[in-house]
Amino acid sequence: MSDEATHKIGDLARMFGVTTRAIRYYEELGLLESDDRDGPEHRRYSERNVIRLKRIQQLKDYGLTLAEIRELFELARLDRSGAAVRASLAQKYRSRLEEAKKRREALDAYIDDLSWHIEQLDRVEDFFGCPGAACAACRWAERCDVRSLVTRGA
Amino acid sequence: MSDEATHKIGDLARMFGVTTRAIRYYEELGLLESDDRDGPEHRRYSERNVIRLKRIQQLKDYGLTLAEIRELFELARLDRSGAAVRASLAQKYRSRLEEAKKRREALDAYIDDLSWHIEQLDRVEDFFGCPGAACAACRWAERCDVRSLVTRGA
DNA sequence: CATCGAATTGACCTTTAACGTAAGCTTTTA
DNA sequence: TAAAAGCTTACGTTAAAGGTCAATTCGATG
Repeated sequence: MSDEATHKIGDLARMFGVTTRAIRYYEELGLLESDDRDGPEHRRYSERNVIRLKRIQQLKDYGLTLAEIRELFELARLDRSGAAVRASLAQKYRSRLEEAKKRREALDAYIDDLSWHIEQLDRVEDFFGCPGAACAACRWAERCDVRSLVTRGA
Repeated sequence: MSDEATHKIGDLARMFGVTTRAIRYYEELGLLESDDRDGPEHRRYSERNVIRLKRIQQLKDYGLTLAEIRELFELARLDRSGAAVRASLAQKYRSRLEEAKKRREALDAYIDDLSWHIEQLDRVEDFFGCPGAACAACRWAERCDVRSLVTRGA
């Protein structure tokens, strides 16, 4: 399978709808390589690197930051190295996993809250006056644990 | 229940372990009120506002940005207003909900990937050589849909 | 009532992310 | 042999959540 460095930076840019600046930036971050150049020659990209750029885009859509993507690539690069390296990587990634899970919990709670708020907003008849237990304002206060935030009926 | 404006800004700062600058910043953003002042008098806070600051901290821990918190408060403030307002708010919040759900999906995918990576890292015996179908590197490539990212066996 | 710590406003500073943009020069290619 | 495309260098941008002066004023206490 031939994999010559045939594409120019502008080609990649057009392929993926990004700017050349972005591509150079990825290189700057160590995310994407162009083939070896001596001086300030024009960059050339092999199919392999085209695919890599595609992968970057994928991961970006996916919600990862460029830093995270770089770490994943690094992980891949060290994939077959010694056990010590892998252990420390695993450790590092476990803590990242914890963080991510925490973020997900917070996000879930947020989604839950938003849903509740929307539900209340949709339920028109609940909103005027303060019919006791069914009063949205009161339930709101209860939910938010901030009784003084909401003015009670009248 | 008495709710006089008795606390000074430094008191709140100490109570919650934040700086006075932060508290003023919250006021600047419309998150927190101090009681009406004429000129540049010292700010005074009633119990109500202490609770409000507590709520802000809660929501921050919770993962929300100050802007999001402000919006939630605004929502609470408009709670009992007319149907038109509520409808438009509901609309707005529905789109926020969509966004949040998307973010959650991305986060889930990320968590899934990370878990997988960690699992592979832990499975020491998979990592040397390329024993065909069980080769972590190859499966990695498959999973990542980037065959050229990982060097095949030998 | 004098004083000194606490508070006030205003203005600019900081950090990170992911590039944008400009300038001036060099490679490639038609 | 030019135009088109690319190169490097380097400063600009936007948003979040305050930090950090600086110069001044409040206000509680001896």
